[in-house]
Amino acid sequence: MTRDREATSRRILEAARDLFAAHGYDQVTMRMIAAEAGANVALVNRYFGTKAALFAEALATGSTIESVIAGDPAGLAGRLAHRLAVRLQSGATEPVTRMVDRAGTSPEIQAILHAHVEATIIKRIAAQLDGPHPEQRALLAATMILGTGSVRRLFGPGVIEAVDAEEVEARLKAMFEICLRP
Amino acid sequence: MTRDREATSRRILEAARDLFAAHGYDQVTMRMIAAEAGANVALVNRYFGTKAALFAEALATGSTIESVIAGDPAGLAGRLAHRLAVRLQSGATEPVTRMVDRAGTSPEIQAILHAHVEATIIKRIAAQLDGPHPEQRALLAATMILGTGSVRRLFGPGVIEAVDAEEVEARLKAMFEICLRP
DNA sequence: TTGACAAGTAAACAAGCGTCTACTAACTCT
DNA sequence: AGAGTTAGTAGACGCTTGTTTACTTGTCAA
Repeated sequence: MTRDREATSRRILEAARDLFAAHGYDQVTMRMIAAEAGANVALVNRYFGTKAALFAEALATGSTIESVIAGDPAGLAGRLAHRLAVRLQSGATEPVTRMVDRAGTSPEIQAILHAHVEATIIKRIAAQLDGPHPEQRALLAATMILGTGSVRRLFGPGVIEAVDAEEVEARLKAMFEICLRP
Repeated sequence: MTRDREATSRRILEAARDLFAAHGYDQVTMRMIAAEAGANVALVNRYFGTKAALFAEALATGSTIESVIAGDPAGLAGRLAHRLAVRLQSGATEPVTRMVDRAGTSPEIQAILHAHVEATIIKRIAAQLDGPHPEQRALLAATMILGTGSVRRLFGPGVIEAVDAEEVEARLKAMFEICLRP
């Protein structure tokens, strides 16, 4: 066994991210994470402190939703709509996004999640908007983003597979335009 | 102590509903429920079987969202928008609705939740709609309803208190009209 | 009044959890 | 080559969980 702290801690972080995304915070144990990473349980605590801290670090891994938000403000509604339509259809979704949906209900986790959503979604969308109360409108957009996650979690991927995906995307786009416009 | 099975089991059910709504499925223990109901822990299992079964029964207690959906289909978007706007402002929310938001991530609970949302939200909204794919449009409405729950859970009640609540309600109404119309 | 049934109780069960401590073994530097 | 640092390990600790078992107590019919 080669000894490489950096590689090991990275494997732990990735294992944590994937498992939290797949099964939710409460369902994942430290021992599961260690096993998935091929590491010892004690190392998880040694490198990341507590389970909640590990969750927070995994959340900070970075999400591609940020790149969807960035870009031409005029096309923001369309990009978000496309992203959500894909999420409702496709089985493969980005880990960090799923972590948010399946996060637990403990106060500590809620606080971590709150900060993450505020920083990566609300603030960044609000920064793209003109007119009064940009954060209020960004909050409505977040409602749709988080709602899509809930629906996907409950109904499973491919829930709109059988029906017209393009129509859904068009509706989502119109809804985003309403909630984002000044 | 008067011995009354019916009253005791009702107290347990109400305690479970309120605690699940307040803290989420995973954070609530059987002992907490028993204490809140002023009953013995063993009775909770005796009367309701398992924790998950108790959760399911508490969920079936009935929600006022059903009465919001029922009524004149023409005013459905407005009624839903009003309901959600109130939910984003007010501290007091109906227990069953909060149970849905704060439910756990275990497969068993997900299945219970899936059935509940499908029966009380999707089906009932779809029944009000004309045109093709009513369930697809009901699913988009459910996205907003569930999304509001997530936002409220993360950001706390009163998140839009400081800003213009009427404007938010108007936006929500327009968004619902788009996702519900044929 | 007594006996039987049901409501309620106390205590333990077995399992699982996150976390920590004491130890081993590999790598590095002089 | 040997000492010191550090990655990695094994195992236990203490606690909490949902659930069950064995027991006690109140209630009501005969």
